[in-house]
Amino acid sequence: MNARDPELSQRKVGSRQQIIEAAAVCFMKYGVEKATMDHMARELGSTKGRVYHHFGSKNEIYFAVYREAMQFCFDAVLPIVDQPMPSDKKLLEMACAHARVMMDTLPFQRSIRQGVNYYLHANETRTDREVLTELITRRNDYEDLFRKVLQEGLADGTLSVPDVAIAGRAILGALNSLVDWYRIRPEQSRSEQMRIADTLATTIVRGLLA
Amino acid sequence: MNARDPELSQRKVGSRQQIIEAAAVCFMKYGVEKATMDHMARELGSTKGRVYHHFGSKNEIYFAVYREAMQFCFDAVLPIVDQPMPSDKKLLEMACAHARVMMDTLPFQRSIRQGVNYYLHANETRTDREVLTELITRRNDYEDLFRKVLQEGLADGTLSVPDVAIAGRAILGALNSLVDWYRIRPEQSRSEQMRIADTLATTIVRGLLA
DNA sequence: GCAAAAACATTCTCGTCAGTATGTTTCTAG
DNA sequence: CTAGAAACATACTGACGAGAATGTTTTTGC
Repeated sequence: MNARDPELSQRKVGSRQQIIEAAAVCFMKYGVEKATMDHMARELGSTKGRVYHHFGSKNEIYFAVYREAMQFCFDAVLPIVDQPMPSDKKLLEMACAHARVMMDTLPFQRSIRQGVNYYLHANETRTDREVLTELITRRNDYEDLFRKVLQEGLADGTLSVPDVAIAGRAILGALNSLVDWYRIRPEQSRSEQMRIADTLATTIVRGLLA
Repeated sequence: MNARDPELSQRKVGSRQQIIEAAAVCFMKYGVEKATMDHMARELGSTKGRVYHHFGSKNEIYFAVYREAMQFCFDAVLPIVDQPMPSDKKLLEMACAHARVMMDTLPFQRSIRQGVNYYLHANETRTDREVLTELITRRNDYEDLFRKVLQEGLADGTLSVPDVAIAGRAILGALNSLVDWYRIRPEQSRSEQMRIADTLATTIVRGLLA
């Protein structure tokens, strides 16, 4: 029966997924470079053989983590983009959503934040370079979502910035900084966590002036 | 004659300084981890022996780069802090100054931005940990300058934020992001460069609303 | 102009880690 | 029940880089 086929691939996909998550945790714990294949195996309660069965190289794992990190972002923000809403309101919603994703998927986001610089220089194989530029393109597409809303805001008069590109960098820079300074605290309730995300987003959009 | 004494130390200090600058460039070019001692030597047109004559380890060099990066920031921003000025105006000035430093000392700032994560985990020797925490403290003191002005602004009514700590993170996150996306373009005039810094600072302080 | 010390160059060692090769177990199809 | 393939484990290798050891030149105090 080929009804078991999906179960097989389910097992396979599940194992892959486990590896990706363990890798993200290790990238966060030890830093992208210092994280070794054995670290990941240990995190899995397993061995390197398992990892190399599913992935050809450390780079390949990193790319998978990157891809998923971006997916988290798109999944959270895209639904908001499509809603009819004044641009200022929409931007704020998007910023909140983005901030929340940063917190919820911290290991992934931390990984890609560290790794980009690393992988930009001296990446050996051609395919690695290609995959990387594809991922960077994807990230750029994501950032364009914010720039587009800024542009809309200029048009409908709800937003006002001297330079859309720079404003986009500013808002994403501030939101992404969460990844650097936010620490998960077990005693912190989820609502408290969300309050931090929302406060950050609001502060950026609103500005600091009285 | 001890009139030559300063010249002697001048030579020594000069050589050290050269090494630090070369290291910063290498950290930026190759990434903090991938940058090797031989890279630095090559950048200097010299050899590893020279580097190890002045520094005990790669860590020690990184710490020197870090220290200097912070010094650049303090030198630019401290003079503004002492000036009598409404807080909103002062904050804007500080933000501009900070942004400009980011651009002017890019290799240094890029180095410390990458390295912090790296050096946080698994730093072997006791002294390394101590130096690192000292540097982090110093960075915190620097960030406090911004938080203090925010606090002042709340008091004198020129600024308005829901949470000073978060607002501080936001503003510095946005400004520091410059290090990630700003690329030095030879054809770009200095005034054009400064315009970018000032636009970024203004956008953050002003906010995005119309 | 001469010790001796500082500044730099060259060579080697030793640990670490990505990747491989090869073994062992666990599924699954017929 | 069994062949064979997929999923993992274990042991090994090869490369690379930090730091030490050792050699050579330059500087400086007397």
